Amino acid sequence: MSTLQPVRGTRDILPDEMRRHRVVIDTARALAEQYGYLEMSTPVFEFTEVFKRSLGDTSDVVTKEMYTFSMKESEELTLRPEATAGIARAFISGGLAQQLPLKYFYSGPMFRHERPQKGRQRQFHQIDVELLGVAEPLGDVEVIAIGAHVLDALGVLEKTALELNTLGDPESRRAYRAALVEYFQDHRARLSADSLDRLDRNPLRILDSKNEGDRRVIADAPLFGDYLNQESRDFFDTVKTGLEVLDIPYQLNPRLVRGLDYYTHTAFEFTTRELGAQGAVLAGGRYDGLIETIGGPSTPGIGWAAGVERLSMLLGRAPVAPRPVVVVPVGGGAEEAALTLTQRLRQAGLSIELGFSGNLKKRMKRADRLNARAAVILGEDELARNSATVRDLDTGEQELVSLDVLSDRLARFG
RNA sequence: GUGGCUGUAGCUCAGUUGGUUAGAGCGCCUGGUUGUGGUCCAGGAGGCCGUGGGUUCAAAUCCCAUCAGCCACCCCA
Repeated sequence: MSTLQPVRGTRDILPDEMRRHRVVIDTARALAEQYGYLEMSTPVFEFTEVFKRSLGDTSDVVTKEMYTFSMKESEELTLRPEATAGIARAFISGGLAQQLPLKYFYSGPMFRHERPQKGRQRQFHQIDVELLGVAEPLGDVEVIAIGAHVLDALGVLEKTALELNTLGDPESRRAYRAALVEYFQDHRARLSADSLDRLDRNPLRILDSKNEGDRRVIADAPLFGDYLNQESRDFFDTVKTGLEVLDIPYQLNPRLVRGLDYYTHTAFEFTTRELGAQGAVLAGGRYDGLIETIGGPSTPGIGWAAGVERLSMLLGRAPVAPRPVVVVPVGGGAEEAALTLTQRLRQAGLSIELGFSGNLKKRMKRADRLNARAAVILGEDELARNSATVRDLDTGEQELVSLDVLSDRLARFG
């Protein structure tokens, strides 16, 4: 191991892995566009305030996981830990409220200073879908449907389960939160240290604790369902019905919660058991209060984010590199002819490799290692006849082909 | 951030109670072919045993620290 290591929690993505990433991103982008979600991009860093206000001052991400730096005393900046905040900010900065609804697709690197594990790096990549300006539950259904469609297209849907919950509207939520806090206050003595901490910062999260003692207390805690008003119930019913109509199976998980106040109604997560503790693969929900919270006009929104690394780990077989055709000159006299031929074939749209050195045997060997589909051998004999020998590297068959029809002949190899 | 496991060639791993020149498979290079790859055969290169310190006559092996990966918690995609 060299001492010249990449920074902890970061890694280089070499071509084999990059192809996996690309399959994930390209598949998601293409499907999102099919649903009308257009790709956009925001800066990798923002004023720290953007994340503080959108993620909440007390969230773990903000309190201990952000890469924050300052260039001048007036500029405190942060590498984005997630995408939604930047998109919401762009929505406000650009005065985009006039054009609702807006549908966006996004992909790019995110940064969180967490303790690294498999499927959890400090620089990681997400794909992201956001729907702004739609308050109706059909929006939730569409957004979840895209998620399911992407997972299906990637062949990983059957490795996941969709968990679904509702957080109700602000009124329901406030009532439930108050009841929960009151209940847990009465049972402080039986709660774990972690949960006591959550009680102040993010009481709903206690519901998701894995601690055994906590679980016993939680068993008798008030249920969200009892605090949902009629409107919230109707909203959730419509979402569920929509999913059923689309044959998207889900399981209700009352412990699936989001801590911050601007989250409303639908919360969902596609989870897997194949990635250990990093089970969440694609997750999102409705955030009707977010844009107002960070200073924009009250605008409903819903979206999800998915981890590219996690999805690429679930991908069954790795996509193979494209198979080129290799041009092989024989002897120094053929070098120039090979060079011009290579360029001509490339301009005709073919994937061509031209080795930079070596004799015939070496070049053939290299062609094999490139998983080349065919070799175009160009020597004195061939040149004398204005032709090239085309060798099919899968079958070993070869034939003499006139240079005039060479690109057509090679096109057969796809 | 807390607790734990691990760290030997490019990769996957052996390495006996601390004891001479640290091994294997795969991969890589060369040759067996002067114009033909994959298979086969022969040969070869490549390791400050993660890093730094300590114990010892002697450390890949024991101890400490540090860095990194992994597992669980936390949190989350």
